[in-house]
Amino acid sequence: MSLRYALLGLLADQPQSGYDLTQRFELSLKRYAWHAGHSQIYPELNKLAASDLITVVAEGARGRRTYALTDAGRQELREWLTDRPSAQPVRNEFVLRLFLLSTLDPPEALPILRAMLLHARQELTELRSRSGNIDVAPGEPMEFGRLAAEYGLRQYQAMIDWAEWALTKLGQDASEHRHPDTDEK
Amino acid sequence: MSLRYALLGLLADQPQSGYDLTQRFELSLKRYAWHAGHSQIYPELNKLAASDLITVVAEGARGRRTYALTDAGRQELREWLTDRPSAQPVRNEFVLRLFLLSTLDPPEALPILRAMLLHARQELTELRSRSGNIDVAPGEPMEFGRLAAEYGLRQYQAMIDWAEWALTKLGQDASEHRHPDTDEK
DNA sequence: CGGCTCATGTAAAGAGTTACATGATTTG
DNA sequence: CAAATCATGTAACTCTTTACATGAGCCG
Repeated sequence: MSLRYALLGLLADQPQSGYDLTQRFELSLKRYAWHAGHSQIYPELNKLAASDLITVVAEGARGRRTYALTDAGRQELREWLTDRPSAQPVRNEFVLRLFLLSTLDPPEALPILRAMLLHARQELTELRSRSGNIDVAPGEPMEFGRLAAEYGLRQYQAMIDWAEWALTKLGQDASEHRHPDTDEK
Repeated sequence: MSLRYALLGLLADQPQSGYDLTQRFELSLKRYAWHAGHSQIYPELNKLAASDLITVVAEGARGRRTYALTDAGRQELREWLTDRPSAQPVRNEFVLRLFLLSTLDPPEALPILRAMLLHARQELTELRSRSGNIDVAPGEPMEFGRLAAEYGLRQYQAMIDWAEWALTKLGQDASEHRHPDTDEK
């Protein structure tokens, strides 16, 4: 059910085509919030249009259709955002792997942890460069888009801090006797 | 595909029945890593047993079957943990709602943010009380289970910090002229 | 005009949810 | 002995992924 609202929400920002929406999932949303491929998006857009929650506002080259939210669609989205409990189950394969790392011996687990740390650093750098643009001039009303971006940054930062902490902890255990941990900065 | 490895991983910790496994998802895993209900778990256990990745090590009252990892199962799990890229798409309805909050006006969004903050504080408290037990005596080898718990704590803490920051920011915007924000501690 | 990107679609298979179903054991 | 919990299962439906499919416009 979430895809439906993800699409309404993205269209609330600005009118877009299925192709545009597919890219927004691919380039940012899928890293921290939700993911869907085009084969799921196009049929869902057609359903939403059939229910008059969105409507075609422009047609372009190559059959491109630009959709916009209708009032009914905006209302539907509003209700979903307000009428919902906070706790929903999470599905995050990365965290699952983290959790299951405990089943390996430290010598096997350490390189995996290091790879995770490197990856998190890259993601953070990329997120930062993308959200740097969205900066808010002092005095201007706070934009929510900025809030979500900040959330993403903080999550990745927490992950990095954790991974560094974990490597130190494990490094102590695993190499009480070995050369100091090779630190890939 | 992840469920399969989640089950192998949980069984690597200790032999358990489908019923036990269902509870471990329900009580902890689903909040931050993965979720599955019994109707998904039982058939998957039967498949894993058919492939000799797990095996029944005890039968108890009411048809209870306790499964344990086989060597092949442990190998399969090891491969999954080591041979995998770090970036997998995330599906988190909570974060999606966060992201879409930007489509509401601040007066509508503020109460939702406050509810999210309260919820995160509750979750953190509960996580803390559960993981407090798993404390490591100084000098003892670091346990990975402790690492995963620490990760959960840090993620929730980051969320709380963010929500407090966001409320302050929005409070400033929304009530440049109103009484100071009611702070629910 | 050849290769790339844009742009949309469908079909089949796999994963996940919800509802239905059943019965044994324990506990008060 | 009644109610709660333990324990497992299946069926129908929905959601998601992967693969197949097609063609228009743009750029060099």
